[in-house]
Amino acid sequence: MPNDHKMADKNFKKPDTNRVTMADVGRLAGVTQVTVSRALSHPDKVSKKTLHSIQDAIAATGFVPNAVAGALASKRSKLVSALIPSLTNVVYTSFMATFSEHLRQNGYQVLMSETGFDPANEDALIATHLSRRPDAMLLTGVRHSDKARKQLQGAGIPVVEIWDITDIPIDICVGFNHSAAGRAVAEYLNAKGHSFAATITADDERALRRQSAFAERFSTFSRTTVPDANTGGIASIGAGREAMAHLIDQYGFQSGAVFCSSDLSAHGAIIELRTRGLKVPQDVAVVGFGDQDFARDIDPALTTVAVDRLQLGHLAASSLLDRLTGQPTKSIHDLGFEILTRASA
Amino acid sequence: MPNDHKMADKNFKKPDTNRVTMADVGRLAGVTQVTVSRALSHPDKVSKKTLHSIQDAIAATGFVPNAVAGALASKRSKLVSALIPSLTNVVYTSFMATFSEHLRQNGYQVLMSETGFDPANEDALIATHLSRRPDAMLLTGVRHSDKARKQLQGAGIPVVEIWDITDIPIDICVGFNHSAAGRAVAEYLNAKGHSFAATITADDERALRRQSAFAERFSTFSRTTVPDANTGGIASIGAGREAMAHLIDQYGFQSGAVFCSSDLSAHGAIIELRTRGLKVPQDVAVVGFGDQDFARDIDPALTTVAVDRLQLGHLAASSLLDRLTGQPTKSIHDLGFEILTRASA
DNA sequence: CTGCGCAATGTATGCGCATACATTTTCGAT
DNA sequence: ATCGAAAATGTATGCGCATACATTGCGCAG
Repeated sequence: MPNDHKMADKNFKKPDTNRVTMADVGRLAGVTQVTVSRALSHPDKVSKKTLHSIQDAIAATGFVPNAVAGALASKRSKLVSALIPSLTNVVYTSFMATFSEHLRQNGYQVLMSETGFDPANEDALIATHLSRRPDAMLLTGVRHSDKARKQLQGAGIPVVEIWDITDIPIDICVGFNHSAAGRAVAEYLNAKGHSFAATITADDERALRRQSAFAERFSTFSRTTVPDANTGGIASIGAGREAMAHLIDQYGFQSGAVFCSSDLSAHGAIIELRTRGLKVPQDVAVVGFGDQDFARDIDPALTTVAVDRLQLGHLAASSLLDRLTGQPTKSIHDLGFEILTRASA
Repeated sequence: MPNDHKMADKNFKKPDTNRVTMADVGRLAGVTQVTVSRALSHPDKVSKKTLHSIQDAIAATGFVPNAVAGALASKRSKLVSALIPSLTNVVYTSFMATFSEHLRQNGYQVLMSETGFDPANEDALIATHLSRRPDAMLLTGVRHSDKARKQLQGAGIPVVEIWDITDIPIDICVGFNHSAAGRAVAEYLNAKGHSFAATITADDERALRRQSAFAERFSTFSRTTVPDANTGGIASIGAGREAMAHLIDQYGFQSGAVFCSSDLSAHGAIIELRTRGLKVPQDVAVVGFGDQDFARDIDPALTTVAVDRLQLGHLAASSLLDRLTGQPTKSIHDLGFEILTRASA
């Protein structure tokens, strides 16, 4: 085993790359390419004896099947492509972990890209992804351009949209009603006796929908308007602190309740409040969104809106798999949500 | 058992899927397939006029190139596969965001999977990924099984290993010396006058290396041993709290310094300490690792070890691209690290 | 022992594109 | 107007595999 990891500055993968093919394996095992193919995909269709010699030949040659050729021939790529807004947001990645795992157990790989919450970017990515001929596709949200819908329709593959629901999904959607969630939080805080409320919201279409539903409903209880501090791009602890500071400094917000579009910004809001000597929840109550893992671990523990993300991942994966195996599937899955009462509100 | 190929009515992608091909586009534009191919990959080799009619035909048909066929024919997949330990850990995903973006701008897509810190899983994933014939591969860490190394060697593609360095990379490595980081923190805390220290460490090979280097060095300053609380699997705020509680309850740790393997567990440790009425850093100083975005935003702001993750992402991507274009590239990149002094230690 | 059925394997073919090479067209210089 | 080179396009081929179909071998009922 010499360490010749030198690899000179020659170009890769053009002329040579002595790749082993099924034909090579077959030659060594004394059978033809097609028998090797069968040995791999339908082992029961091959005699014990040849199966063995093929396996030996595979081990001896280090053969790795060429899925590209397989996909071209079979028209099934065993790829599922997924577009999520952000790779760095745990809300999406934890979903992806479940989703990928479920699909992987069924022989699929997931090709994932982040759209950065940008619809134009999404359109471009859809085209790129479709060129790989995925067997199915996952999109985040239910707002997509006409172009996107057309492309997807033309591809003729199952599509699942997550994190939101609509009456007219492209194919399948799995999520919940964001407006309803916003209203539910408004009712919750009203029931707790709050008469002043503010919101901290990120620039995310779904978050904005929750916020506006919240504000609308809350203002029917209290005659005051509901100020909003937009955190701009993506929610984070830092953005939450800044937004909370803004609410305090600009609106004199010192008591009442704050509904944040993310547990992260809620956490930041709490830190800012405590740093300024305000008590949570006595002075200001804070409600987050997402029930991220840390929500129960911070001080005070965070009251938040929970969605069953495990279920979301499973449903998204299994409804795609149902489609792929030709089984009937519901096309709209409403997961609902739940307000988890903890110490912060 | 026999003939079951009668897929249900709504089955996808078997017989039909009237996909448009380059030949179809060509027919409509009055040229042959090869001219369409050229129009897409070498537009300058095609006359203005035909280029135009081809573009029209593409628009009219909604043609989406089949990258699978392209890859098979050209032996270049324009895919880079990446294996990271965890999809939900921002440390890795923020790297991936940079890395992917850089590659995407050069026409590559990234196929990403998580290994879950499990070497056996990594081996299996390498094989699966290689079957897609990626043009390059990214691995996390520098410890890989012989089988993995052999497979990669056989694939004949550029490989970059990140987050760590070694004298004998498979091909390229970009990272820093974890033992040196551990020692540096020990020296930092010693210089601050601490004579007691503990560690909170996750089950991650690199974290363990930092921890043991820290403990070894610190014990040369103070004759006491350095207790460690292992958080088990993956670092989180909750795990950090538990670990800190363990240190306090089991070791009576009430003063000194704690070196955590992640900013997350450090954050958890701080919460636990404050909940118990202990002051940070007066009673217990806390040092994190990773300089995650929230490190500066929590209270007290977290002293931590920073690595230039942006640089890491860029270097990993660009050294692969250099290899792919046949340019000479350094094979070992030591990024170093920096201790960011903030309020917590 | 014949013949039928099924198991085991082989033959032929093409998926959609890139690429080497061949052919035609264009056009400037003469 | 003529020739030749470059530009523009076409022809031929195969990447490595899956799949329909053809063929062989073999056991067993009759």
